Amino acid sequence: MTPVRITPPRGMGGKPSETELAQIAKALGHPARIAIMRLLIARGECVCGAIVDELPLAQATVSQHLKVLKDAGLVQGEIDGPRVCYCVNPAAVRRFKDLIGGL
Amino acid sequence: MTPVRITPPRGMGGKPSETELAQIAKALGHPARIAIMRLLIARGECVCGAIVDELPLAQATVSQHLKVLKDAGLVQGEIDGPRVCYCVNPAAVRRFKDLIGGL
DNA sequence: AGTTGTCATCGTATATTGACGATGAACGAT
DNA sequence: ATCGTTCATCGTCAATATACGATGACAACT
Repeated sequence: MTPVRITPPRGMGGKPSETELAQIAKALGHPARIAIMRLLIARGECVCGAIVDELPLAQATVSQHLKVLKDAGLVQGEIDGPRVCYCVNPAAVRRFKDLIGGL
Repeated sequence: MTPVRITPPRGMGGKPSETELAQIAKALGHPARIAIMRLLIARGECVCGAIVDELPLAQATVSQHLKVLKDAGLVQGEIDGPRVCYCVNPAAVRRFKDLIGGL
């Protein structure tokens, strides 16, 4: 998967907040990723395997979705022995809400 | 362009609010569409041509983006003689904020 | 009827996503 | 050192998205 495009179409450098908002929205623009966010929020934190168990998706696919969320700054992953523990980044979520509020 | 996929991946029927949120987020997941939303909000309403004038995109492309936003329920278009006047649908924006709030 | 202006749609080329199996890397336990 | 577990990454395929020119539809005006 590609980390969600950074650059706007052409000369559309437009306000950076436009790109920023679009980028976060894009990261959330998939049901699986919403489900992951919900899971993480409900449980506070979550080992990757636990997420895989909850979703009807292959491990590789979940890993890709997690990468998209991570690249957007929405979640953080911390290595915990052989596993990786994920949690949401509250600051990013707040930032998103602020940007949306400014709509 | 395709009107933003409706159905989740596989058995991921998951909560409909997941799909709904993902769908709106996806519609907003492009800088041009954020720019359009901002324009519409700033001006209250906007004839299509005015939007085209503001963006570095071809008329056909803007029309496509408007269709995506319309399909997501975020904007409404009203025919006004030979033109089409667009405006945001406040209810949809509020709904989006609510769904995000429930994150 | 013909012309003009405005917008949607079609057709199409390229790029990006989404999904998966297979493989690799890192760790803990044997 | 070898093995099993856990997760990321690679390679790949089908599906979707993005962008544009060209064309069509429709209203207003002559």
